[in-house]
Amino acid sequence: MDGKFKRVRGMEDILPNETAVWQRIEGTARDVFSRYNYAEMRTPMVEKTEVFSRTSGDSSDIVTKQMYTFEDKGGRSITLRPEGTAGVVRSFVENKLFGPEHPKPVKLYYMGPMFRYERPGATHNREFHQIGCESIGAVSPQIDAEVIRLAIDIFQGLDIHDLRVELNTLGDDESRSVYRDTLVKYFEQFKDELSEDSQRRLEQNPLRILDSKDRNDQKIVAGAPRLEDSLNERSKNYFNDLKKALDILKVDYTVDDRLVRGLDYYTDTVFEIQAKAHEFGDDYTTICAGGRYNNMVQEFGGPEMGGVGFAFGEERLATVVKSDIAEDAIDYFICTDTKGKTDVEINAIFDQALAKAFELRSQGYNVEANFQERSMKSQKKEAFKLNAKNTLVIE
RNA sequence: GCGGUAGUGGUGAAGUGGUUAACACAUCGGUUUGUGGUACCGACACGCGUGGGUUCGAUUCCCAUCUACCGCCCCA
Repeated sequence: MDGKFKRVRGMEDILPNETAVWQRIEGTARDVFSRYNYAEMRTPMVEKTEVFSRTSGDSSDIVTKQMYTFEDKGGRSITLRPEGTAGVVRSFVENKLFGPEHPKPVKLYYMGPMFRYERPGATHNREFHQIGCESIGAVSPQIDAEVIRLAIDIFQGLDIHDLRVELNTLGDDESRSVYRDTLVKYFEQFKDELSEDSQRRLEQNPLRILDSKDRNDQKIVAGAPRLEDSLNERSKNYFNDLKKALDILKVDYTVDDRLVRGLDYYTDTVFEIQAKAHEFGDDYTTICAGGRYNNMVQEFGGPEMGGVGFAFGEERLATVVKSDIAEDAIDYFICTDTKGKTDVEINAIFDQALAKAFELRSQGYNVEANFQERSMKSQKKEAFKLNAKNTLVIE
């Protein structure tokens, strides 16, 4: 193939032999969402750039280097959505779903392509697919717990059982602000020892230093003050109530007080769900992440309303999930024996096959017919390969 | 964005500065088989990612570019 027609870098074709797995993932998710009374929302794949830069935080990696941003013909800066939450919340506000006629929380789910301009690799593509949900308009630990349980239900529905929930709280605005100051004070003592990235984070988002993968940073992080100690009463109570709610839902979790997530919009609850699988090197790998965001609705110009949600990537899941659709056995394979026939005769035979296939299909059968001049041998071979229950020969 | 490795047919791959680019699988055709997975025979890259350059001549050398994979980074 001429190279100039090859697919765009970081974009992938999902081929027919792969889609069964995708359909299973999406179907299972829809089932579980509807059991929790979530409704699907579809928002554009493209938003004004500010929709993402405002909410994700100007210092987040998504905004600083991963946004897939263009200028359209009108000179507007638009961005292919890097994640689902911002668009959903934008739509929630724009369409006034915060209005009193909508029971709170408004529970929405979405699935579809997301884009991040990164170097593609086995585990990253510029276009990838996420499924996620948002519960917007109410704040309570029970809701957070339910959202986490919902995610687990989806994964278990996909026969992924070796799961681990990592949980943390970032506290409310007050707690975070206190912690931020404490953290800055602490890290400033080691400013020169910190990695370049972390020195930058110190200015912009000190919380993320806790996430640093740099070895030396981690040593410094080990001695850092704990977020827990900066939490005010309200935040502590919220977190404790969340843990109790998770117990009720039989969700096992471990608290990881270094879990801060890459997006700036989270408040209170943050979590990751990890799964262990052979395909992941028999190690726990994060397959789902989410948390609570109590300021975003307001940032989009809506009322003061909190939300909570999660998202998971379909690609990563698809490496673990098996298709549960049995090999599609077809009911009839119609062979056409054209050997030694004239063109006119062959055309008549094909017409007969066409009519027969039509007839059988209208009776509800799944049928394949051959309209090419091929040997009977290769046609029967194909019928066998397709697992045809019946084979007809028209001659 | 940085570093490393690689790019030959539908697939897996061998290979060379110079007549017909090995082999295997798949596919197609044929013979065989009580006409369906067996065996055998045959066909199948006008081309060696793309664009330049060196050369009498390049798939093989050089440069650029694109793409893939690994590591960093980040995450889904």
